[in-house]
Amino acid sequence: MHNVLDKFVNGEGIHTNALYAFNNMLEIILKDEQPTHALVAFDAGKTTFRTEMFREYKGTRAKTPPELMEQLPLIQDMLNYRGIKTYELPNYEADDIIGTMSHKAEADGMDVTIITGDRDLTQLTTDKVTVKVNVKGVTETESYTPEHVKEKLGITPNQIIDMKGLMGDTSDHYPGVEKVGEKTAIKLINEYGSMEDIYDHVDEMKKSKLKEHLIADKDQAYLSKKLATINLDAPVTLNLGELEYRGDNQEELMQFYQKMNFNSFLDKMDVPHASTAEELAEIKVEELDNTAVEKIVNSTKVHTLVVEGFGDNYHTAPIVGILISDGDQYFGTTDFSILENTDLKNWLADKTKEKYLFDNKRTIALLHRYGCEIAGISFDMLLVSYLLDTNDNKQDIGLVAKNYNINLPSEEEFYGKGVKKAVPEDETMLLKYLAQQAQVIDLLKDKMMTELKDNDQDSLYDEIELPLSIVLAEMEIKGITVEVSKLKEMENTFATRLAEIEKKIYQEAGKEFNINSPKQLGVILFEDLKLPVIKKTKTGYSTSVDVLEKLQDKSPVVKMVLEYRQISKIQSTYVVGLQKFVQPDNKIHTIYLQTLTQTGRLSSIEPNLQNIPIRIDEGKQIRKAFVPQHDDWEIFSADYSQVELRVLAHISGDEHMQEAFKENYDIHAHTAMRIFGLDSTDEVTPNMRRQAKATNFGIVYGISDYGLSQNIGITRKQAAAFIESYFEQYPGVKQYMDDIVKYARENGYVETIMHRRRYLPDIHASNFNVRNFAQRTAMNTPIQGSAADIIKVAMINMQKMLKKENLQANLLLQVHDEMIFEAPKSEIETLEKLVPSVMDSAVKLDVPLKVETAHGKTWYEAK
DNA sequence: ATGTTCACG
DNA sequence: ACGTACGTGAACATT
Repeated sequence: MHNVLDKFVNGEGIHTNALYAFNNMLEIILKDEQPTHALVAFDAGKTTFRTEMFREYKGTRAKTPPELMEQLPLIQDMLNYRGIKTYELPNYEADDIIGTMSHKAEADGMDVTIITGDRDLTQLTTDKVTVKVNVKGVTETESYTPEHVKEKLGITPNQIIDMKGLMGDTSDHYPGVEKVGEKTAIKLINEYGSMEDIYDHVDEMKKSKLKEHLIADKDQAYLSKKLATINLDAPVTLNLGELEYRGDNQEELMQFYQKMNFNSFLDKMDVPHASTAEELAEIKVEELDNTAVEKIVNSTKVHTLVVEGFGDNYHTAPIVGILISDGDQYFGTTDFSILENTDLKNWLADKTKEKYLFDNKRTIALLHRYGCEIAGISFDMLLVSYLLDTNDNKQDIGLVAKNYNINLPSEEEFYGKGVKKAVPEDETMLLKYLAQQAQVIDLLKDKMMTELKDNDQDSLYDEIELPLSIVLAEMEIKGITVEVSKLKEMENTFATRLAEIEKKIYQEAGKEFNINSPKQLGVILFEDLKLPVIKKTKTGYSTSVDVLEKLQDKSPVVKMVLEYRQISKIQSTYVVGLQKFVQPDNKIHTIYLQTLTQTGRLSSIEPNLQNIPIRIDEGKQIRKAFVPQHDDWEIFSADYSQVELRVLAHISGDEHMQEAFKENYDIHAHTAMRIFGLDSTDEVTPNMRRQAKATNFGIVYGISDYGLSQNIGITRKQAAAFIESYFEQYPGVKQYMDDIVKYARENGYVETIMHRRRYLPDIHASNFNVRNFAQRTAMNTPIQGSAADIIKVAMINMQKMLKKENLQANLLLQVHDEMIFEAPKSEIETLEKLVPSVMDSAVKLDVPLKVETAHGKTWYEAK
């Protein structure tokens, strides 16, 4: 299901890129316009009444490429399934059909919007007819109303044909009057009116070259005007009623999308149609009581387990139901006293009793709160669906099921949303839903596991993600201790400081306003104080740091605002924000999202413990509130030094970069030496090193000269020179960048060292920006993703090692390239050796991995 | 609900 | 010529 989208060739080898792009555009149009009637007109062929009039008409047009030709009938089919009328008329162009029908519609009192890539159609603009011309991409259009035409050209829409007649058209290949272009044509029209008016008065003009050309080319001009004129009365046999738009023909459209492998469009379709989506068989749910437990624990069959929590944070949310199925029978209950049954407890914790489920980590955490452990999980449908396609990162079994064309309600569909969200009163309804979940897990297990194997991702799943889900559950459950009193103390200090700055800002600005509102701040800075506008956002002036930093010498307010912003961020997000998450056990239990990021990294929510301040000291103080759970313990942290560059050195095979790491050089100084053409790192100045470091980062992100220039404040030319020099010095890196983009184009995805996959359909986009973005992603994802693979392996090995060595130390946090532990002081010495050895042996690369450690009484001191 | 800003790797 | 760094989450203002 996931493996064909790659090349924009469907299973039968038909190109589908134009079809895909067309449908994308159509989606946007339908959404924006909400039409009651719709029509898409096509050219019928090359010969029309215009070619009869003028043989050369459109004579120089390049031939339509064959891939596009083969897609035209598909586009017509698709439009048909989407409930949109298509039409072509021999001897006429699509323009004439559009003109004729829009004329008819207008006469009928309708408002008409014409969407086209061709500016010629703007002549059709009237008070009721708007012509939208695509300017770039698919989303941006220029809307032509009579006012806009006037503003842009200085003439009325129906004078456009006079203009075109006079100036001719090079792309349609018809001549006008010699030496007359847009400017002259408009001037003449404004002076005389129509072409006929011009020629009525041509004799009165004073002698000039222009007059001579007008007279000489009169016939041509009239012919060109005729060619340019869109026929409003073509023999179109359509009536308006036939154009009525009633929406998609769901069933046919779905089959069509399936045939074309348009999975993303399939995903977007409302609800799979009943007759094509697989309906789940009716299930009888029996009570999960002691008798049922006896049956389960004595069975040798694999069981599917559904433990349903209600609410998004499973560390606090209540369990609402439990269901266990062997595929034939479904046992469910909402009475949790069953979890006190020792046989059930033992069975759950027995790793020899194989189980399937959806979301292992959540299940472990939920059951933990009821004193149960679980083991023996072989299939976690959530993890597998994410590995198969990182875009399927919905944490919801109903949504995953829909990808596989199974009609299982999503959480939102079942429980409702917003204020209406509630557990159904009817217990059997709930249990039936849980049984359906079990059924779906059972139904899809083989299929999904086969896909995983086909993608060569089985060991990524068996050896990394599945064991990691257990490690993460343990980390979340353990939680990190926070001294709320410390946060309270900071809260007071910062509050005073904020009040002071606030007062000073109001004084300086001469009035009170909300400093946190970019809108109000913009007015103060750029209107009241008249500071120069450096950057604009969609909604107004940008007031972001880089803008304010450029303005800070111009007014004392700017500096104060910068300070205010910094402190208020720390105050609201961290000092105040974190306190809300401290549980009665004095700990914060974050939730790691294991199936969200496109690269394979983790993310952390409620709260996010992966972005606790460190770069500026006021913020870094927050870390003083993070402490070990016991007095004579310490926080111990270990981080990989430059993993991403080491990964790049490994996957690119670049000799110079590999050498730098093998010899344990200062990599940024080494890069500086190379790109600045120095003989030794001794000649590298701190500024050179800084620039080289930024260049190294840029390389990892999929470099662009502009991005680099912005980052280190140099010109784009200089940045381009850096990059060129970089690629000369590290040719292997250059080769990797070229190869990986090519790989993405050919396969539709890129991979990490452990075969984690990211699909990049945009690599084929016609839009420059979209395509470039996909290319940078292709370069970055294997690097960032492989680094994520590595630390995941290290975490699993680390947890094993702690148990094996009988250490009390706990792994608490992961922040992308570092692990944070708490441990008795007595174990620190052991950890200083053990942790780096486990981390640097997590995978074998062509370059060594380097690990740095630190420890102290708080997280602040462990750095 | 969306946009802006800013915290981290 | 195009208009940019890669990956996240949360607070706040505004719609």
